[in-house]
Order: sequence, then C-alpha cells, then structure tokens
Amino acid sequence: MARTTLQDVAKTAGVSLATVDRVLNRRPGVHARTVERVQQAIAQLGYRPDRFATRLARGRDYHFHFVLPSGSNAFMQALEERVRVTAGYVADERVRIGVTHVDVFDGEALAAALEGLQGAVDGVAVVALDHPSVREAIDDLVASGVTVVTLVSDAPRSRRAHYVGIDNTAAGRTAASLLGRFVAGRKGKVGLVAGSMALRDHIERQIGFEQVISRDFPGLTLLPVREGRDDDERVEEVASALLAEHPDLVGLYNVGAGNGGIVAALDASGRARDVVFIAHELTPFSRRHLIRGTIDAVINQDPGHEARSATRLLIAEQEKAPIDAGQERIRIDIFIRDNVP
Amino acid sequence: MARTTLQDVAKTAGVSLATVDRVLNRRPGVHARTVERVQQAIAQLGYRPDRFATRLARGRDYHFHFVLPSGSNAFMQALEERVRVTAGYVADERVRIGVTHVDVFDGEALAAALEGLQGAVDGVAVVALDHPSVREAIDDLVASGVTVVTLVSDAPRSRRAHYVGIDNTAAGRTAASLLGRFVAGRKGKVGLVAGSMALRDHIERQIGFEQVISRDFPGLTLLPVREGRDDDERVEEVASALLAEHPDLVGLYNVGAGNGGIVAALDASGRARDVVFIAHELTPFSRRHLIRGTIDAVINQDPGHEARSATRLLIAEQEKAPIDAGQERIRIDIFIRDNVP
DNA sequence: GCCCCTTTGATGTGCGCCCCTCTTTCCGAA
DNA sequence: TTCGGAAAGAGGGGCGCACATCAAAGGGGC
Repeated sequence: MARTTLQDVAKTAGVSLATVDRVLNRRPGVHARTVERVQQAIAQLGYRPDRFATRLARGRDYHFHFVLPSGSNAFMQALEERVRVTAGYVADERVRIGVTHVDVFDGEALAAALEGLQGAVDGVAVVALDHPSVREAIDDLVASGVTVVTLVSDAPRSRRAHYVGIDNTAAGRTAASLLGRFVAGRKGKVGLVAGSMALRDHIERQIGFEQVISRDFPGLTLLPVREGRDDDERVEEVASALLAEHPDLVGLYNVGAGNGGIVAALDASGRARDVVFIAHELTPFSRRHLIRGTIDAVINQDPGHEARSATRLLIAEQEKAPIDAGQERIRIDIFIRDNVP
Repeated sequence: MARTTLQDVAKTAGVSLATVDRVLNRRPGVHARTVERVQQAIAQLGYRPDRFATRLARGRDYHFHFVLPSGSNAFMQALEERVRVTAGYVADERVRIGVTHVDVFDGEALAAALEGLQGAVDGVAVVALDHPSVREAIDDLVASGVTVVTLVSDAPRSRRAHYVGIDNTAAGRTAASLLGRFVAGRKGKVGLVAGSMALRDHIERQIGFEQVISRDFPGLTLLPVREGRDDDERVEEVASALLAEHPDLVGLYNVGAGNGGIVAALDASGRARDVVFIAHELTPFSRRHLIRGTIDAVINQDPGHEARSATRLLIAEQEKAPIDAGQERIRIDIFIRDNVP
C-alpha cells in the first residue's frame, strides 16, 4: 500500500487539490461545510503530510537562537559546545542556530537581548532568570509569534512553550538522600555552598536539600548557607572556613559551580576521605575527582540532551508536530565512580 | 545565502549535473580524474545533500524489524511499548517498523528468526544472545546487506553495526558501590540473585558486583549466587532462603527480573528496613517500592532511549549519515526515591 | 582512418507538497 | 432578472534530488 497523499484526500472528500490545500494551510475562502468534509477525509484515511515533501516545498529555513550566560562555568561552556554540535547536525535539515551571550545576573540586559530577537528568528531557547523584565520580554516574543523555550533555568510564570531542564528541588532532595546515606550513620554538621541566593535553581536545590536532611537524617545538622558565587577562589574560602569552624563536618553539598574550590579546601584539610562531598554537573574536573574519590557523587543534567531537546521542541513547534514527552524529559542523573561515562 | 545545491557543485567542478549525480551515488562510468574534481568541489563548497529532497526523491520506505524476547518481564514489555511508540513517530518519515517475538533462551530459534528476515528488511534490531548460531545468523544478515544492531543484550564477536545498551559490568559495579555505601558500615552477608547464569548480561553484572564488593568493602561477604529464573515465585523462594539462613544478611542485589519476589520475601521477614536492596529496571512496581523504601536504588537503562537510539542508528546507516555518539550512548541510570521520574 | 568503448552531457520525469494565478460555479441580494 | 462576491476548480512552477535514457564526445587499438 502506497502512502496516502493529498490526492487521495481530495478524491475521498470529493473536492479539488486546491481546496484540500486551503484547508490544510488554513487559507481563507472555504465554506465551513467543505472544511468539515475535508477534515473527515483526512481523519478517515489517517492522512499525515509527508514531512520531507513539506519541508522541501516550503523551502524555508528555520532560524533559532540560543541565549546563554556569558563567560561562565564549565557546565555552561559544555552546554554551548553541545548547542554548536547540535547546530551542525541539524544544519542539513534546514535549521540555522545562532548563539548569543548575556550576563547571567543582569535581568534587564537579558530582557533587552530577547527583545532584540523579535522578527529575526522563529524560535528562541534561553537560560532564563526569574525576573519581571525577562518574563515580560519572553511574553512579548511569544506574542509576536516566536516560540520560546527556557533552558536549564526557567522563567516560571512566563508564556514559554516548554522548560528544558531538571526539577531542581528534586535534585536537591537527591543530593541530600545520597549524602545522608553516604555518611554512614555518623552524626555531625553538613555544609551547603551556593553560587548566589538570587539564582532560582540554587534556591530550589537548597530547599529540597534542607527538606530531606531535616526529615530523614536527624543526626545531621545543616549549617547556614554560604555563598561562593560560582567562583573557585571564593568557594575555597568558604569551604575552608566551614572545615575549620566545624571539626564535626561530615558532608558538603555544592549547589553551584566552583567544585575546584571545594576540592582544594578538602585536600588542604586532609579530610577529603572523611567528608562526603556531593557536587553538581559532570565536567572533566568533577569526573576526575569522582574517580579519585574526593567527590562522592555528582548530580548532573546532560547538556547534550538539553541542547537537542530544545532544538527538537523548537522544530516541533514550527511544524505543529507531536512531541514525545519521554524523550524530552531531562533526567536528574546520578553519577558515582562506577557509572560515569 | 541560499543552500548550495548539486547545481553549484556541477558548476564549480565544471561538469554536468549527471556526472555529479554519478559520483554521489557511486554509479559507474566516471573517470577517476573527474571523480576527484567533483569531490573537491563538494569539499570546497561544503556541500551536503538536502535530506528532505533526497528522501523524497528516493521515494523508498525503510523497513526495519525488532526481534524481542517473547512473553517476558516488565522491562521487555516496556521496551516493546517504546518500540511501538517510536514506530508511530517515525511512520511519517517513511520508516516502517515490525516486531517479532522469539523465546529468549533458544539460540537456534533466534537464529532462525533472524535468517528469515533476509531480503525482507533493511535493518534489524535484536535482543541478542551470546550463542554461535545467533552470531552466525547476524553475520549472514550483515553479509546480505542488512544493517544489524544488538539491543540490551549484545552478541559480542558478531559483525553487528552497533550495540545499543549499557555496560553491564559497570552496572554491577555501580550496584555494589551503592549497596556498600548504603549499608552504612555494618558488617555482614550480601546476597545476589540472578535470572540465569546462561545470560551474558547477568554474568557481567555479577562479575562487576563481585569485583567492587571484594575490593572496596571488606566488611561484606558475598554469598554464592542464587538463580531465580526471572520469575517472582522462584525468586521469592531463594530470597526467603537467603534471609532465613543468614540473620546477618545486610544487602540484596537482584541482577534480573522478579523484584516482586524479593519484596515479598523482605516483607515476610520483617527486615525490609534493615536489608539494603538494589534492583534493576524502573517499572511501575519497582518505582512504587523505591518510594516506599523497600527498594533502596534501581539501576536502569531507559527502554525509550534504547528504542529511539536503535531506530536512529538504523536510519543513519541507510542514509550514510553521521552519528552523534553522545546521543546514542545508553546511560546507567541510578534512581533513588528522590529522582524517580 | 575506422570502429568501439568509455566518459560525459543533455534532458526528462517524478517524489509530495506549497503557493500563486486564473477561471468557473453558485448563491443571495438588489 | 441581473450582478457581485464567495466558494471551488484547474493548472503550473518550483523545491533538490534520484534515476533512466539517449546522444555526443573522446581515446585507444587495429
């Protein structure tokens, strides 16, 4: 049996090809009754437009843009690299992908960058901020017909089509569970280092972490959060201070970047083996120390998956194609020494 | 700038469209010197054929076949379901996917089923067996021009194009690490239940598990392997026996299916909270007991990912298209209560 | 110089759909 | 009855490539 084509639809609907085309592409000038007939024929035949013929005929390229935080940590660099790789793969599918950098913490700058994309692109993937201007900029883009997905960090009450990233509260809970079980029944203090309490994902991770520590591990006491600004040096300072002030520190959770600082502090203190250290994001560095044993577990979100997923979602939106939710859900990966890739 | 097309290549190579076509599709009757010229033009222009135009013009459907074990456990059922879902998604990309069932343990039957596919399909994904007949059947298929990928379970020395599945030795090591750390320093026995020691993946998991337990956890003693035949009842018997014979049992690792049996035995013994239980494969059942706490961790391979990856690899092979290794690597997922989807 | 064979060119058709233009038909209002 | 606009039909060109056919040009052997 050959494919069912527009011809077949036209025939069974008893109309001409032109009319079917008008219906399919929502062109005006078709009687409601006729529209109905055509749609019935489509349903009856189970007609699905040939993606290849459609894209070929339409001849238009899709133009997407990724807006990423500038000059930042290993994870973001990995993400950008994966975006570029993905761009390479979809280039021969008539998809062009651009990348812009914007300062992470500057909501206004991010909003401005987004506004500047109006009219120039079909879709945008943005590492967002929970900031009113950003939300408004996203909503403006959506209103102007641009598809927007948020990446890694969401803009909760905006009209973005999808959020491509993990549930950070659950990530925090996961870290706590692992840490709690890895300390093996010992009692003591647990330290948490965040990048900045202005970052929504860091806050959420902290909340999840707190929840589980206080509920499930009565022997552990969570110390007040320290801010490390995602910077190795600063993180090392606060980690060293934590280690010095608390001889009974049994666990450390670094919510953000700057794992190098923690490793350095642990090494300097000579307590790397005694303190359970849970980190985020699998990088060459964290991978190395996971294997060495300084880091006990890494909570990860796969930047390659995120880049591809965002791209797929943007394409699907353009083509009004269905989405495989299972494929697009970003997992909270747990890596220990034995299952790192 | 518009796409570079065959026209452009022909022009810069100084030959006709027909000749470029001959080179591209490896048709005979072109002088080596000319081939060279054309390929240079292609390289120079960075020409890449338009996937959509190609597929449309070729007009041929790809026909793939999945050969799965029959009447079996929840994981295999999930895998099959995901294969069917994937089939639905790629149906409008001119890809037809068929599914056949074969008895898992019967190498000859599997080999026969594979032989029967010759000439009927372009590609095959098979849950293989490490059996000489199977290996030969795979090699025959490959020799006859059919692309073969193995799925979940490999046929190591065959000529299959890819193996879509996890490293089972690493999975075993991962289970051991988690179990060892979760027992929190207690000393005692550890039990391992496998489906059958004839299954390669089960053996590999066992080997990995043994390695890590003996190397990293001197306080733990691994008991001799028990076979549960992936069947709830039988698994319950052996688990109950283990629990009864060893009051100091602190951990259980179920390498195969039949988690229901272990849960039942643990519940009956009243030691569900004391014995750390590591299982394989996230199913509705294991998910429930992970949340309840009977199961402490689940090692998983994502059947949806495997179905999609196998399909993508088969398509890529047909189109001689590049492969994104990062996308196709199947991860060893670790799920604990807090990061289950 | 003739013939044959290899190499190349020229050209056409079709894949399934989009998009545009130009009729033709039909229905209701004036 | 006439007229106008809405609804529908008809047709064509094009997207970039695959595939087939036929003709022309080139080169070597005799």
